[in-house]
Amino acid sequence: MAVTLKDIAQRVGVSVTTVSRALGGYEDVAEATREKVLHAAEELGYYPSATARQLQKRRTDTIGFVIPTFGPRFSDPYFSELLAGIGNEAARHNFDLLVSTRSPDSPEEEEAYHRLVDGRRVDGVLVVRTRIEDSRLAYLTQRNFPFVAFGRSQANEDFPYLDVDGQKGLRDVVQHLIDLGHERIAYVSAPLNLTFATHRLAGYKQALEESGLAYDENLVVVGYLTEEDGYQAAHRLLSLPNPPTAIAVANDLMALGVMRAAHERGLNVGHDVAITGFDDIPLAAHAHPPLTTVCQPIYDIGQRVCRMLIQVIKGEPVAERHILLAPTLVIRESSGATHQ
Amino acid sequence: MAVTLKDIAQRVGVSVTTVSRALGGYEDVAEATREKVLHAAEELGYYPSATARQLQKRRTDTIGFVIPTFGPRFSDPYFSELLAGIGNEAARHNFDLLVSTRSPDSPEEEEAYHRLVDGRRVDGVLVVRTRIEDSRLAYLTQRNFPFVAFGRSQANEDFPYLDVDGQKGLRDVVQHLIDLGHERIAYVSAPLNLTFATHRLAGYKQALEESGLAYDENLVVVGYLTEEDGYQAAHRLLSLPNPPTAIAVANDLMALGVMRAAHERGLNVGHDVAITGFDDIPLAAHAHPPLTTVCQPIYDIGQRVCRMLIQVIKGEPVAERHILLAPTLVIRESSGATHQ
DNA sequence: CTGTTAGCGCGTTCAA
DNA sequence: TTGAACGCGCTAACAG
Repeated sequence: MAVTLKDIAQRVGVSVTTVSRALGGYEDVAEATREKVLHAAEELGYYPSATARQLQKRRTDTIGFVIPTFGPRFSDPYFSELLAGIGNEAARHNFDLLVSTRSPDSPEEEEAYHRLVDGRRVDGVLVVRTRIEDSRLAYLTQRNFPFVAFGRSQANEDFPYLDVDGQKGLRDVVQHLIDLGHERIAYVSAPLNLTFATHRLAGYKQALEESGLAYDENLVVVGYLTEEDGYQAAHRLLSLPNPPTAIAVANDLMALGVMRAAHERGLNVGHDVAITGFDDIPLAAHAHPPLTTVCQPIYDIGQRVCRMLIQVIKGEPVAERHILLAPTLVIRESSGATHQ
Repeated sequence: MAVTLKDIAQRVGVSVTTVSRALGGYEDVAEATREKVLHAAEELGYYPSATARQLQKRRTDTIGFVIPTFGPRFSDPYFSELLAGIGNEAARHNFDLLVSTRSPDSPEEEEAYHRLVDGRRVDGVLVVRTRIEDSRLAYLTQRNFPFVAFGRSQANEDFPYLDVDGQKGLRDVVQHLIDLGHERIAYVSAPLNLTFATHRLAGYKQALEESGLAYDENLVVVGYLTEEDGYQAAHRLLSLPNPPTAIAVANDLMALGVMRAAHERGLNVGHDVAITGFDDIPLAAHAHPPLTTVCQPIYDIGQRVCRMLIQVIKGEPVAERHILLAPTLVIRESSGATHQ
């Protein structure tokens, strides 16, 4: 059995309350008793019960994080890094992290939120990969439960969020391709129910328009963010009668798949075809050839979002409720810049 | 404020106890009252407090998982997939998952375990990437706290674990290289304080010995499992006066780095130099060229380890306390098999 | 300075 | 069939 305040109280011969106070560092305790209590606690190996504290304080000091994944298996390096950022920041503030992985928009996902929120297992939740119609956001708002989102929603509702300006990111990278002389630029998009996907697509269109290039819907393909989907999208695009000379991709993982398809067709990436990604996951720099991409500092984002949430939970004023980060273009070889 | 049993009791005009029983599905409740209670609960949107239950039941229905990472940032696809396996299995059994990321063998890691175990935040923990001298194992054993390890320890102590036979895995893959005609086979090892690293190194040596090849310590380099470390290790090996014609690597992530270094030196992987990995992460099949590796089904392992832990927690008999899975060789192009 | 009382929300006696 | 009393472990308010 675990040792409790009661055990110490009996051992020392004082009340439980006194023990609690002595251990809690309150001033109104005789130095002598305090010493005895501390000593006994040490000796018995006392460690307070988190559960009991949670019940009494009506807080859990825990953050909930439901990772949206397509299919049960996933191994998007993106989420590992986000998780690390969130987790480390939470730890810095003495918060724990309760994690689940669920398919987006599934009954299981909904249940997971109920479990966390209604069950009062956590003090706040982090929502990532926001959707155009996002039941999670609606639910949390209606429940008036503390949360912070990484990503915006359709209507610019008033919940705290941090997002990366995907439109600018894609505009920049497509402009880069245009600068390199490309005129047939394809785009592998993410599913358009994801808000970030619509922003990035808008950036793609914007760049074309700014340069007076026509938008050709045959050059836009949607994939579910996996390497495999990128691979298949690329094969479709490269089989067109008039194939693109450049392919911008909505995320790095799919871009790796696009590169693989290009290789398979005997194309020299960066030469015969330009390819770009989005995210700048660690592997991007290590791809073959290194991937030109748009950098969003995922680890830092995890930290910042977590910090914002803790502020919300504690009722502290949040410096900025709506943060829009400007991503940066990272030019490597896959776009062929070095060959120009 | 959240609605509690008390609220329902007042609404219906019965005692809290009766409400508790009605909701708990006990038989000794008048059908009429049950209906009224259920109705009120529905109407008020009652959801039991997890914390209160935990305190009363003296269980948390939560599993702890401290991910060991080198440096705060990490994005090993390996852990994403392991996490997914663990998390989904936990959810199936109505368990939550409390996750932290800590540097192995650091004070922070130790503190994380204290927090989980001594603070009784979880009912059991999962230990992964076991070490030769593993303070976590010692601590948990001494505390007599439920845990299951993915990996063995030095002395075959009697805690429940699941492991993959890394010695066999490396023996097989090196044998494969030997079969292809290689005689100078280098090895990029993991840090040797990790038990799996010693097993794999043993497999490497075993294969050499079985074929009468000499073990050359200059051909063995240690890396910390990252892509970057693989990259550097490869450059060192390929700069040797008499460089290896094949490089076996302790994990896929480093193998990707090794491949990158080889490319950088203008070597045709699978032709000029053979390279193999270990893990079979999803990216392995999608590397360029596809990576010959040793497959350990990480997602399934996560599931199984989690299932074992839940059995231990529930005091159910664990079918097999010590599981050793045989990994399988996956031959792709990076080893050059297709060119032979 | 210290103990008593009270309560966080729930489940489990034991009587009635 | 129902309720009162009690305890899980801890902290807070109030006396003394």
